[in-house]
Amino acid sequence: MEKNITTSEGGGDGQAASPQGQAAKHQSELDCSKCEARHRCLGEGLSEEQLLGLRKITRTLGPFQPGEAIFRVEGKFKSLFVIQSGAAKIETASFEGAKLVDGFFFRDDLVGLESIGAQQYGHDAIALERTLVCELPFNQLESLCSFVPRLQRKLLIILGQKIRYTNETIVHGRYVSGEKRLLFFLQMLCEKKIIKKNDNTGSVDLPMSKGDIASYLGLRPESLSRVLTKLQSDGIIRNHTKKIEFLDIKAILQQVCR
Amino acid sequence: MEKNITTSEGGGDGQAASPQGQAAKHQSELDCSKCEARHRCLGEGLSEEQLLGLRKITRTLGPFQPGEAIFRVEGKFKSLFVIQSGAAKIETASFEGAKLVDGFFFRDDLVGLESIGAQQYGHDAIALERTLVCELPFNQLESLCSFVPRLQRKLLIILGQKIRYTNETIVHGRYVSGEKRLLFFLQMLCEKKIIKKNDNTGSVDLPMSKGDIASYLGLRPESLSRVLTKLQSDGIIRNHTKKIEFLDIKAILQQVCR
DNA sequence: CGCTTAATTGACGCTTATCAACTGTGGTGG
DNA sequence: CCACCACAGTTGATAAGCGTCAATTAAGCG
Repeated sequence: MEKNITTSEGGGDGQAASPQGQAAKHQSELDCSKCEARHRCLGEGLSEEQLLGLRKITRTLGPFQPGEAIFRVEGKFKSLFVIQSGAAKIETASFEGAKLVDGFFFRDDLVGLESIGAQQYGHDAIALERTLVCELPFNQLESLCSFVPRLQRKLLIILGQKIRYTNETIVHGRYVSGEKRLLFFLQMLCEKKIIKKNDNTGSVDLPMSKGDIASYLGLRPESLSRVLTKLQSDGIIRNHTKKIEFLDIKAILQQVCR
Repeated sequence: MEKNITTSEGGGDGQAASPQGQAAKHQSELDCSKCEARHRCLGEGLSEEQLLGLRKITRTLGPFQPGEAIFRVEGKFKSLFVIQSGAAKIETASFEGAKLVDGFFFRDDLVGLESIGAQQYGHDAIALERTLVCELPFNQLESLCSFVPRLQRKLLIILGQKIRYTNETIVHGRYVSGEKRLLFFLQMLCEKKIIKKNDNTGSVDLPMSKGDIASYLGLRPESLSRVLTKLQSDGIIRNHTKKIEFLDIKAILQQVCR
């Protein structure tokens, strides 16, 4: 009604594109029809025809290299981004100027929801590894939502889930020890990232630094390090630079739930 | 498309209504056309005709007395509620069984956003004073959003704002002292509640208990009490049971911003 | 007017931050 | 290929902030 939702040429963005001009380089590699995320991302439950409408407004961007920005805090808010492959974080400067990590995003996750209704993005979105994203221009997505009730519902559900997740982890996390916050985080990582598990053991490759994890959990790097050391001496995990081994997954799940 | 948005008889809720059966008692008192919140709540920017559509799906509930539940954590998620007058809080039981206050709501605020996409409400919503609310059945609201793009946009914006507000207060609040968290909270109260201010002084009547404030700020009641005592001895506030006087509003604003 | 609960105050201890030193790691250039 | 550097990560010592426990005072309610 307010907007047409025809083309995907997008008209002059110039901020979300990779600095090296690599935007859409892998277009064919990951269009919606082949994307294995199409049943989990916004397109879940849509008919083929409706998926086509969604595909028309999207385009693939990337690959973004580790440390490269998908968008920056100064940029005008225009689009949401689905992580097709790879991982990203969002971070802001605190009052004192230190960088605070406000979220991690993995395959199928939507980045940019935090800025809906704002003029500008409120965070830097930084790729943590080689990352491909699917850009969803927000105005066009809104228009499409008006025509496709399932899509509107899905977007609202995702927003509600995000609010709940923050509440359960960060808000309620204020009342639990750093150790349990970490265990909760590791549990989440296990669900998100494919973890090679043999029997009761496994491991996760960490795309982010320990410092990022500490910031996200509301801890100092030193404190997180101490927690990791303790869990290792307890025989629950084995701590590496870019990887954490789980020696007793059941123990982790038990610790978290009480 | 999926639902009709005609009547407002709502078909058997039986959970949100006041126990005393006082639902809609003040219907005439606060229908949308007279409601002074109609330009600030979801109806902002809507034409008279569109407002009529919104009014058709809503009804006023209450008054809820202090301590009375607008909805409870077991209840099936069906509706959002706009606070027409009064105030409310949402709270959950933590792991240990203690009640945690996750939010306060004042005039024009939407309660229930936290449960969008869930089967059941995730909180108890409790009135803090004599409170009237406007019920928005969510399915009907969704349908209406499909027909009224401005309404869809408004709902999305409100969700985005809620995410940002939580991030700025709770998430970033983990890195600041209890004293500053309180000052930030008082500043917010000043903006929400009408504060009688003479020159550089003023006061807020607190609809919630000190214990509720402490919980919301992530503090123990004892710790909050100490902060209040300190601020009083610093000459910034005067602390009463149900009221806080501001002796130096500028000092509060200054303290918060660094 | 007595009861129940909220709020305050004090003493003490624990979790985590802070400061500092050291170690490991990855990247760069000779 | 190795030496060097920059920085992430770890470890230790210390302290600040807040939680916990206990006792007291104040406030709301029948």
